[in-house]
Amino acid sequence: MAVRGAVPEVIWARPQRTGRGPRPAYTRDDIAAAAVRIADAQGLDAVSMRHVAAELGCGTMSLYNYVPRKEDLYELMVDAVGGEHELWEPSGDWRTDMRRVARQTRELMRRHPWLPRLMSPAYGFSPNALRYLEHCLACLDPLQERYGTKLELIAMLNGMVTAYVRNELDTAERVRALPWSEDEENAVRIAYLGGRLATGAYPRMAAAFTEDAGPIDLEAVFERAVERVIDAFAPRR
Amino acid sequence: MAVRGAVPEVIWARPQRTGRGPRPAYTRDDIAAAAVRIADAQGLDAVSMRHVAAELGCGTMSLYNYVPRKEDLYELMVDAVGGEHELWEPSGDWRTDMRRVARQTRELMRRHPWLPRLMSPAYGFSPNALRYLEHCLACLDPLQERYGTKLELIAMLNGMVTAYVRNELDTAERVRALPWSEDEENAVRIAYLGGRLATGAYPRMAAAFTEDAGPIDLEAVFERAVERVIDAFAPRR
DNA sequence: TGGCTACTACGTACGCTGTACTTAGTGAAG
DNA sequence: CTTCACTAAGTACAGCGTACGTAGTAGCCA
Repeated sequence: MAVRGAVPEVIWARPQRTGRGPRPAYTRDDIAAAAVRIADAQGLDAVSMRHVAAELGCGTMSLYNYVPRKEDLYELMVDAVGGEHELWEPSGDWRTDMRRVARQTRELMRRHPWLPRLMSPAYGFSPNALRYLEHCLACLDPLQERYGTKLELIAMLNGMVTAYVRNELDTAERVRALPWSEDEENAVRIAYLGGRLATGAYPRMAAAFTEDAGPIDLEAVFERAVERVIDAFAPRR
Repeated sequence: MAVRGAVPEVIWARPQRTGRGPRPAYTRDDIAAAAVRIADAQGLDAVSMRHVAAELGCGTMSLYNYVPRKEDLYELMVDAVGGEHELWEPSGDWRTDMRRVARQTRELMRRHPWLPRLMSPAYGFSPNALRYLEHCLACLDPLQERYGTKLELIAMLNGMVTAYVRNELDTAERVRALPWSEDEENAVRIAYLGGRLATGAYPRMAAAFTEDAGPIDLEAVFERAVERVIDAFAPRR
């Protein structure tokens, strides 16, 4: 009988193999990869202990030998895709490097649309998160500021990118469980909005929507936002 | 037998009362208020259809007469607390007004710690969200920019505040279900981090953490971030 | 006024979830 | 060779969202 003590625990501090007993059938990476596969293909809500176990080909409860709580499975997932960050030799121009960081993070989140929802400061110290943070700090070496300010810059850029991508993807992810498409959902919401604006109660909103008749260039909006964050820490003269 | 068609629907377009049949026992506001009470007191995960119904004092399935899906209950909640936004006569100085908007949004989220998790662009057109957006645009009347730019400013400020408060509250909210406290959780994570940094593999991270020995002033960090966003749209010379 | 019918209320039931607990079997250490 | 920490996995339970069916109510029209 294994009494699981009610003691907080960092999954990364837990040894993968203790030496005694049969060799574990899977590694932590196997499990994380299986969960990521499911989340990518079927959405985050499809990531249940039963599904992940089935994907691995083992019994549901066997997973708990590797991962004490489902929460920890999420942490494994976030760290696993964090490993996809490609790190480079800092160019010497921190602005260029920060732009690259932002774009890469955005691409990562578009590859794994469930990632923004799972991002948590509690996962900030996982192995790959540390690797990534250290790399960002290395890119910021040319910036003459305190480390505290550099961390604020990283946090703000990350927060902005996360918020942006979340807004980009949220409806698509939410709508997965629903019996209609994202386009249908949006059409109904836009139609409703049109009705509200037509009442004249929101003159500036109405003006804003007639101003931008054409489709907005999301790419340009993103690039502008990145540039603004960077400028906020070293304004052009 | 009521066949519920699989047609997307905006809850706000659905009439509260159709005239026929018995008068509904509750209003949409009653339901939203009950859900908000539960979320405030016991966390978002305690907001189940059964709990909300019990809080109202009706049968579980009766809720579905008011709210076609649980998703829509969330939308009601977000709109309800959005009504707590206190709107004022624009001061004429948009920077001052934007600071006030940011602080107020932060306070709102601290009153309702589940709000950041529920924020979705899909809820952006609810009655109180429209009211709030129009007010922000009114505050930005003195700013000589296109509406598109103003909306980008609002989105960036909102996104930043949301990300900031989420980081502030996330662990506290996550830890609710767990059998230990936020402080215990943090202590374990910090201890683990210390061990990792001591390996020397992350020299800049280590330097950053020795630099800021004292406790960081979260208030000041928040104010700085707000100022940076504002400056990003109208840099001081 | 009486009936029709749209509506409200709500109990039952199903398939799903996370996970506590239990038992059986394995293999390295003493 | 025994011991025992470990892995693997089944069973069971409480809780979830919600499809469906039924009973009763009240406004409308004949």
